[in-house]
Amino acid sequence: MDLSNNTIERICRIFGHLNTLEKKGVDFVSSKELAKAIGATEYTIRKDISFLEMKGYTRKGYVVKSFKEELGYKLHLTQKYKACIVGLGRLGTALLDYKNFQDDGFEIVAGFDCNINKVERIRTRIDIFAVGSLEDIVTQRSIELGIITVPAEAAQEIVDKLSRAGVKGILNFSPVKIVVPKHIIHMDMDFTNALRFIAAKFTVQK
Amino acid sequence: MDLSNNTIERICRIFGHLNTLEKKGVDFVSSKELAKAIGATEYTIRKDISFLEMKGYTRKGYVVKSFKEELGYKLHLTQKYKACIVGLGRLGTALLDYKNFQDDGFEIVAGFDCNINKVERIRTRIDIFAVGSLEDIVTQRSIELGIITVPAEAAQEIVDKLSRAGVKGILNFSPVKIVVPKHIIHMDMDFTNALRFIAAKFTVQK
DNA sequence: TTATATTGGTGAAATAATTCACAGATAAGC
DNA sequence: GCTTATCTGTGAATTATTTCACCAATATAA
Repeated sequence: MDLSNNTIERICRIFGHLNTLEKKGVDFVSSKELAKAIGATEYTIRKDISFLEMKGYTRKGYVVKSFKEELGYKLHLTQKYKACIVGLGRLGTALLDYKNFQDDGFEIVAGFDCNINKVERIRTRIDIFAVGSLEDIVTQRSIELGIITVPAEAAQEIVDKLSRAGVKGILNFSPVKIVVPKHIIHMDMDFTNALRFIAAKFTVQK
Repeated sequence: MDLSNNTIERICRIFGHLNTLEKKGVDFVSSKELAKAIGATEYTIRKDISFLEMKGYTRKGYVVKSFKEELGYKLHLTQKYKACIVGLGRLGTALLDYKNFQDDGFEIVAGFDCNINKVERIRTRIDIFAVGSLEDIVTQRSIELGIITVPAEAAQEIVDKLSRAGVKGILNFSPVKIVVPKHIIHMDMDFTNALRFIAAKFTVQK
C-alpha cells in the first residue's frame, strides 16, 4: 500500500473513533458521520477508505465491528506494541502512567533517566533504569517504540541510542528537529510550536 | 496575509530555530540551513519567506536577529500570551510548570480542575481554581489561550466554557474531536493517535 | 411492487503545495 | 578589478490532495 501521511493520520483517527462507537454499541456508521467525527469531508473519507480497498454497504454505511477489525489488521493497530520512555521529568513521568496508551495497545515497559537519584525515587509499577543501560534493555525486551521526553540538548543522543538499540519508531516530545535513520518512523510533538501556531493564526488566517 | 497551515507551521518552527541561533551568536542563516534545521527543502523555505514579503541577502542569507524580530512581529510571536490549563491530572500538572512555555512567551496564569481536593493539594506557584470559576477567572484575567488536559468525555464541555469566556485559542490534549466556534483557533495534540500513526507507517509506507 | 431517498465507489476536475529552473545580486577568491 | 561560486526570489512546471459529479446499490416507505 502507498498512502499519504494525511490519509494514514485520518485512518488512525477513524480507527480510534470506531473503538468509541463499538463501545457505545453502534452497528453502522456512514462516511458522513465519520467525516464529522474526525473533522474531514465525506469525500475524503471515502477516498481514504477506497485506498485501503475496503467496502461499505449502500444506504447503511460501514459495519463498525468488522470495519474496525479489518482496519486494525491492515494497519497493524490490533497487535500490542512495547514502548519505553526516555527522560523522566514531569512530562515523562506523566506519560509513564498515561492510561490511553495502555488502552490502545501501547504498553510502556520501561522508563529511563540519566539521573540515578530520580531512578530510585520515582514510584511506579514500571521498571526504571539509568540511561546507560538503555541499549541493553531495549534490545533484551524487544522494545519497538521510543518516546523521548528529555531536554532539547539531549534529544539527538537519545535518538542515536534508540536507533542502535533497534526501535522501529520514535515519538519525540523535545522541541528540536531530530535526525533519524530513514528506516525508523518518527513523529514530533512540539507543544510550544503548537501554541506558536495558534498565536500566529490569530492574525495570519487562511 | 493568507498563508496555508503548512506554511504557518514551518514559519513557527523557523522562529524557534532563529531563537536558538541568536542565543548561539550566529549572525546569518541561509535557506538551506533553515531547511535542514526544520526538515523541509530550501525551495519551500524560500517560498514561505516570500509569502511574508521578507528579504534576505545574496550570498549571505538572512540576518538572524532582524529576521527573527520581523517574523515575531508579523506573526505576533513576540508579545506575551496568557494561558490557562484545564484538567490537572498528571499531564496537566506537568504542563503547569513546563519551562518551554514560559521561555517562549506563553505564561500559564491559572489552572483549573473539577476536583476540589486536587485544587487544594497541588503545590505550585500558579493559581489553581475549581472549574466552576473558569469563566469568571478567564474573563477577569484576560486569558487568551486555553490548554485542555481533561479526559475525553469532559473535553467538549470545557471547550464551551472556554469559548464563552472569550479565549482566542485552544490547545486540545484530549483524544477527541472538539467542536470549536470558527473564530477560535484550535489545535489537537493526540498522543495515542501519534503512536498509532507511527505503528501504521511501519507497514503502510509512502 | 414500485418509487424514492440515501449511501458508497470512483474517475475526472479543481485546488493546493512543492519543486524546479533560472535570472539577479554580490561576497570571496585570485 | 575580474571571475567565480553561491545565495535569494519567483514564475512555471510538477506533483499531491481534495472535491465534485454521478452511477450503482438498496433499504425504506407508500
